[in-house]
Amino acid sequence: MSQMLQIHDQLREMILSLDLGPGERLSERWLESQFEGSRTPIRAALVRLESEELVRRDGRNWIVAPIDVGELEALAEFRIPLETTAVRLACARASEADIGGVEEMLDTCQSGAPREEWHRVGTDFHVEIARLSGNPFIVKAIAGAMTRLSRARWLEVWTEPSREQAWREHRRILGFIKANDPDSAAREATDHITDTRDRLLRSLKEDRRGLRMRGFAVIGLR
Amino acid sequence: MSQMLQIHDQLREMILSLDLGPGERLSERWLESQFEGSRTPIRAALVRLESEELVRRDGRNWIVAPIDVGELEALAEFRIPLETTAVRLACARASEADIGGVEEMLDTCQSGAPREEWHRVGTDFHVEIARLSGNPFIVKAIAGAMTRLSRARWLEVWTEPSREQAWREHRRILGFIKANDPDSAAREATDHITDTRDRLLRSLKEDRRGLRMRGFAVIGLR
DNA sequence: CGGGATTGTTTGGGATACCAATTTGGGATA
DNA sequence: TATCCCAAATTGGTATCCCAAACAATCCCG
Repeated sequence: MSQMLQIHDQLREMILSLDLGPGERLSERWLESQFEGSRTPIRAALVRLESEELVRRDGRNWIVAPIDVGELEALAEFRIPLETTAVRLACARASEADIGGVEEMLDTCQSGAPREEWHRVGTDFHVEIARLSGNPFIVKAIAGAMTRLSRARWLEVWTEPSREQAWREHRRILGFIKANDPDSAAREATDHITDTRDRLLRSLKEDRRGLRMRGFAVIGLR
Repeated sequence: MSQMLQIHDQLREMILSLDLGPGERLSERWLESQFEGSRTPIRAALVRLESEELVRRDGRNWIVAPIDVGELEALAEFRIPLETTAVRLACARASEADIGGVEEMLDTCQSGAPREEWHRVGTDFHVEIARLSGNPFIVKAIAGAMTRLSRARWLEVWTEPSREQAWREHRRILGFIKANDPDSAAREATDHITDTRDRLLRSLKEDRRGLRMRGFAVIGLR
């Protein structure tokens, strides 16, 4: 794989895992020393990450994109029509085997699993459901939305009741797809998205001080 | 503005206007001479265009993204839930002035207007409606979808009846938004999207030979 | 005359050099 | 001591350089 893609993936991981704080400045020279590559591939990776809106320009400088809490409502509003469409199409198109694959993924999350696992599966579930729709545009849009939610979701998986609630909701959605009941699946999906939004907003309000203390830029919290 | 953005915008325009044929190879050295800049900003522009899926890698080479007719169905399927949501939200949120602005835009397209004008307005209408929804994610998704449709749409605006049909449908959608009738607006939007899809597929089938003759890569036509 | 190895050319990936602009730190001065 | 100003360092933007891989044309041998 090209060096640029390696740097892109590593940097992406550092940003999404909050190793690099939201709002933190990224100097090309610092990245150069971090990744032991020259500025050429680093700049390519930054341009790429900019298009995913994980980094952003601040004047001439690069910064890690801040977490914009104001986006959470709009994001839910965006996800609802897409994910309801996705589950309906999944009912019509997904094979038993496809659904089984997603079930297995959910099963890997036992109570004792590490937070990272819950976080990953919670994101991937939605992308995999989108994939069952067979529509690549829906997949891409959902994947992008989940990426934008990803960093805020660390707060959700922090508490056990919260993540197990989400897990149960995922199960129910999948159950209705399996039972070929598109209306119920769509209703569950809608409820899940609004529930998640509310859980996240509550967590963020509670944890805002903690985030600020860690130097994270969190904007748009009303 | 930075040179990279200038190159990006120019190249984007050349691709969308079909000055550069779909599937055409882009060598960095050729672009270097075209834009009289060095490879550094050119490569940044290419990385950026790649994320918009207007250029693509073909092995180590860059090519203009082919027109994938197979995408047209998936694109319509993707747009319907988003645009119905957009018009519903527009009914709830758009001001008289906002709606008036879109009306004016439609009015600029008189019968004698050049094809470029019809093409531009036909794209912008959908983006502007999305903007009335107040949801930036919907705007971006619709804008992306319209970009992907853009090149195929040159065929639609080619014939007068076709573009006037689309224009009437746009009028009707906007009328229902103005009348604050979300259900009818959503129904019109759905019909318009499926109609457009069918018109495009028909035009492409008829014109396929012509496109091939111009050396355009058009793939996925069933 | 045909096929395959070989060599020369072109390409993109990466590194580095240079420049202009911005930031910064320190020292002189009021 | 506070403030202002200038020099030096740092930064991102661009140009250029080098290299390895891909491709093509050519030449040699059967």
